[in-house]
Amino acid sequence: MHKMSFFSKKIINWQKINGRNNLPWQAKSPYHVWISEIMLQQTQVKTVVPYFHKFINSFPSIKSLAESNLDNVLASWSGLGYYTRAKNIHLTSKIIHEKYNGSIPNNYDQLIELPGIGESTAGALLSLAFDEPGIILDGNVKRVLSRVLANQSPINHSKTQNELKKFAKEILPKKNFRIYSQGMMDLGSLICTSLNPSCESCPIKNKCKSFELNLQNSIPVKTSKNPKKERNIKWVLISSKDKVLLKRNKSKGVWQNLWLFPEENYFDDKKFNLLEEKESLPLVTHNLSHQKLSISTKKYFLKNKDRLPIDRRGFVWVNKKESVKMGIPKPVKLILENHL
DNA sequence: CAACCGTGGTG
DNA sequence: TCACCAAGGTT
Repeated sequence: MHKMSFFSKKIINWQKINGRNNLPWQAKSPYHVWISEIMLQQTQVKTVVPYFHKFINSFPSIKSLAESNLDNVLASWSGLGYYTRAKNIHLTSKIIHEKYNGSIPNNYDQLIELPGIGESTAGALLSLAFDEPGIILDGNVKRVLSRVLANQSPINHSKTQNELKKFAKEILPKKNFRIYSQGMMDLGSLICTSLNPSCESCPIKNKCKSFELNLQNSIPVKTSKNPKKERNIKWVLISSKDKVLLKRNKSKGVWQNLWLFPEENYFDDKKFNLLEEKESLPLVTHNLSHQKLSISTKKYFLKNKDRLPIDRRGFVWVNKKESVKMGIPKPVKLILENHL
């Protein structure tokens, strides 16, 4: 097919000169590519880079990761968000270590079975880590493809995604899969941007239907989102000399498995009577992707921490300097840093 | 399958 | 200021 070679040739040639070829996880092992791909889900390169270095420094190999524990993995992930990704990375490292003798499998069916690896990431690993045919359908690529086709149906509908996937298969090259996949993402990130794309610099503008019809600013089409739910949280910061009290979050919702402050309703009057020197901290508002949190925190100081009866399994008294290095979400870190 | 799951940047 | 966006997967 004529159009087949047109797209892949243009993308590959463009990537070699204009693409991103000095990212910290490129030209390294499949392990590095895997960690970067998970971190980059719904997250920008600029945000990921320092976390990537920190993570690889803490866990230089799949073996070291598999032999570590979830608390240490979450400590390295703290602040990056979507913490289930960290849990799945840990789970998958164990599977790779035990079932695949420490090597990431290089076929789609085995990759897609691993926790945290879906269609797009499996395709990314095949192409970026192994230079084999694999299709990435991330936000960048979906935007490029929907614009090339001038596809005006909502991008989040499965019907649309299947149309894009079909087209992606048609234009996949016969070699240079790594450069091609990187090129598709680079094109989406650098040229075919969400807002005000640089169409004049685009290597495939001559075959882009959106460019021809001047539709690039209205494609891809997105359906409106639900309004954020508002939620109030009441935390209690209790410190004693050099230590602070944290509680493991075992609830189902956000920040699962992370360390938080205990909630106010955990304490009955009997326990509250043991607390001393109360102070109300300034209100913290924190926006998640789907919730708006209003966090009010009361601070207490205990002369003798052993006077407070707490469940030893769910709580921990930690050294204040160590507390900020644990697996904690952003607002907890903020409060610890400002008010401890 | 639509909702859920974080955070930082942007216009 | 705030809604939206960014290398998605799971349920």
